[in-house]
Amino acid sequence: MTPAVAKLIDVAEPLRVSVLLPLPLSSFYDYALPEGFAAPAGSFVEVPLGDRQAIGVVWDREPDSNLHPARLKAVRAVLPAPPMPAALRRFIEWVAAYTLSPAGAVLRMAMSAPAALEAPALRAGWRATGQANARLTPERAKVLATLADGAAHAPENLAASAAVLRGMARAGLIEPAALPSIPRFQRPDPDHPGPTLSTSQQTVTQQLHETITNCQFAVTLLCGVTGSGEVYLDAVADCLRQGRQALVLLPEIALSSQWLDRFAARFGTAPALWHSELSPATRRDTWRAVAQGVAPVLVGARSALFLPFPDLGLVVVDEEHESAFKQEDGVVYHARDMAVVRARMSNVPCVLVSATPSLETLANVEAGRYRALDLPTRHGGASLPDVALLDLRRNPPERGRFLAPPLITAIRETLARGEQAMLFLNRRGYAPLTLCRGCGHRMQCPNCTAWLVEHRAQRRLQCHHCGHAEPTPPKCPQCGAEHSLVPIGPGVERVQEEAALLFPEARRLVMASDTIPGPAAAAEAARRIEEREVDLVIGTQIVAKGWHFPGLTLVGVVDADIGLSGGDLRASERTVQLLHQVAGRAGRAEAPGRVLLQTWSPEHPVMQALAANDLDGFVAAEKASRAPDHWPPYGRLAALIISSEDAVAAARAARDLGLRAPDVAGVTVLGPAPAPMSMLRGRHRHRLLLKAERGIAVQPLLREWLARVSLPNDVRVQVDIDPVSFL
DNA sequence: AGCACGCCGACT
DNA sequence: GTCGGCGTGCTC
Repeated sequence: MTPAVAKLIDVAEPLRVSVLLPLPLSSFYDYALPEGFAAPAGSFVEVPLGDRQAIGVVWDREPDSNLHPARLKAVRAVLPAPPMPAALRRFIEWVAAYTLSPAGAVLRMAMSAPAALEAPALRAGWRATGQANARLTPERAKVLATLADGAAHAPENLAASAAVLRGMARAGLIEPAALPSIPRFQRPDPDHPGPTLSTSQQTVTQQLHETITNCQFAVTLLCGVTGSGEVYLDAVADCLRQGRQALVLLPEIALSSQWLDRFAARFGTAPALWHSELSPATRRDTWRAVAQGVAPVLVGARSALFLPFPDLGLVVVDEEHESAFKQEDGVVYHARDMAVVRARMSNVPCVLVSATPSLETLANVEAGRYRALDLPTRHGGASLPDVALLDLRRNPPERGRFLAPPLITAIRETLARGEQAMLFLNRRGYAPLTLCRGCGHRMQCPNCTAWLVEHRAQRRLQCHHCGHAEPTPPKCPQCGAEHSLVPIGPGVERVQEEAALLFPEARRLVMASDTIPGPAAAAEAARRIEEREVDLVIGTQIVAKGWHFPGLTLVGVVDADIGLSGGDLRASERTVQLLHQVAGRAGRAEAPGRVLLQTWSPEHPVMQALAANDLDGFVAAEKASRAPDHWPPYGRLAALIISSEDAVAAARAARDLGLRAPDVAGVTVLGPAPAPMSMLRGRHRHRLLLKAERGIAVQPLLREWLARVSLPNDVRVQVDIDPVSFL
């Protein structure tokens, strides 16, 4: 082919664009861009896909020139939405590569409000044309008088019937005009008079201020007792003064009513919210507001990382140690780590906040990658609560009861003083296990390796992993004996029952995810506690969140040892973080707080660290135990979860993968082994764990490994980089 | 992810 | 003889 001919073909060939579709496809599809279409990188486009239409994003990459032009379909439309910012496109690529997910699967998380891409519905109004050569009735004159300002007015403000207005339009007196949309998101005022900061808060605020105004990528760990909120809200204010957008991630936005109150007190208005329970209309409006840069502050759950901020200026992750930031299904990622990447892609500062930072974050501080700012004193001048261990071996509860005598006494005294108390047990329902006294049969989930949990209020047994529920059987399904099924162990419902017997006069409130179904219920529960309509709170981990209950002076932890069993890498770390956070609920105002931890092993390092309030010592010990064998954060982990409805197929696939595991210096592969939860949602599961020394990139190893093994398609392999859960 | 096309059981 | 089960494979 001569250059001249090639040139001719070149000219004849339509312009191609590479489009990423929000499907679990790792490749990009090319489309012809019809003449007259402008579709810069990031544009949302409607394209034909098979026999249907799909919406995708124009990507800034070279189209594949070897695709035959005849197979090329044409872009149907460029949607009237702001193009996806380059920083978000780079972030999507990065997350896909890091998590070994198809780029399209990651894009899908960034396109969770498809309605926002359509042209906004115009609010219809009327405007004067300026012509007056038609008959003027008094009605018409009144309308024209209102429209004399030349602006568009809504029909309901024109004091005339629809028929009159239509007639005027026909006569050429008025014409339809779009009304400006009602702004839904008010601008938080950075200079709104907020609470006064303590001296130490001011010092830290000043240090943070320098980082924010420098406005470059840098990660700061804000480390202090709960209440460091005021300090980072000041960083948000700095970001607002620069006219840029701030993103704040919270682990559980549904439980953050008090956080939102604090935000409103500081800035005079509420922030934009983002979580999975937004109504479709709010979701659409919020997405649009973010994309147009008119939502200056967005507070959201982990999925907010994928919103199209055009001018991001700051990323904050509150309670950065929380495992709720880990997304376990679909694209498996840790929102705290991805938040850091998001900030890096936009070259803006990132602030991680926690009273009990993760070892990962502390290791990054130690390595000099993150800067740490400490808030040494407790907010509001209150002293730290006094944490005491209650040895259950010396002070056993009565048979069939779960509160030890010293705890009962402490609650009684607290209530007698007119103060509030809280009982914490990280277990929903009435009893975690139902057992037949006759034959020993245990009620188990048919789909999962898990006991069914009795929920007595609903007279049901429930699986907390797959949603299976069945009525509590009247007799043992195994041996048929009647009245032989007995509840084993406590859940919050059972503790509430015991509390009702012990403290019948106390007004009690159970807080668990099944009694607090949403933000409204959480706010109402918080209000009732704050306003002293409740004396005794009994709750699961949702009570551990950053609540501020000034009248609460005693916290009793019913079973501090939960979570320490199982031999999980982070069992100790998680327990310390959770119990420290629960302890922080006690004595937040003037009255000193007291915390009693019921434990069967008071000598355990976790209990000792909590009792002595020696978190630094605990962290040092954890580090010493993890570092030598390169466990995270002193090495990298990746888990492969092999699952199938067919038990044999799953086991065989796991074995095949194990046989072809990478053999590389500094890399160990553990397993395959049946997963601790060997059946989940009806799928049989096996695990492999790849452990690599720091500095080894695990993704290429995993890609090669998975490519070496072909698996039957009823077997699924899920890759979990930096796993948090070992189930 | 959809949505087709494919080949084997109980019905108007 | 059809309607329809969901396995497998493709979408520029």
